[in-house]
Amino acid sequence: MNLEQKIYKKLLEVPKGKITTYGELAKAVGLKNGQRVVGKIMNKNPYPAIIPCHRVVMSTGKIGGYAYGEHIKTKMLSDEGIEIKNGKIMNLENTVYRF
DNA sequence: TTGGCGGCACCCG
DNA sequence: TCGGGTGCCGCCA
Repeated sequence: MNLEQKIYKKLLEVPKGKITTYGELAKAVGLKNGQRVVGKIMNKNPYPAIIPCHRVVMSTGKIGGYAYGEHIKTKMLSDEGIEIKNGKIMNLENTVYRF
């Protein structure tokens, strides 16, 4: 199974209303410092319709980037009940999903 | 607080 | 086949 497949599968474990970080997701698939790899994979996302790549944020709580625009990502997250202010997740520790 | 560079899989030439 | 560039980050100075 490809690394990207693993990443997508892991990401699908994140339930609606929860999020994860690039670093955590990277470690979840066996990468120590694979944050950028995850970002790249997300950007190349071949299944944007079924992969909730908007549920992945930076470890600092900032939204991070998004292939279709950061504001779209922000909106989708807020639609799932995640509180965002000034482009940052409010209760990150309470919202992040642990694998 | 802000900036810069490190680290890694994948794509392209 | 091989080398270098790229990318939705993260940590340290």
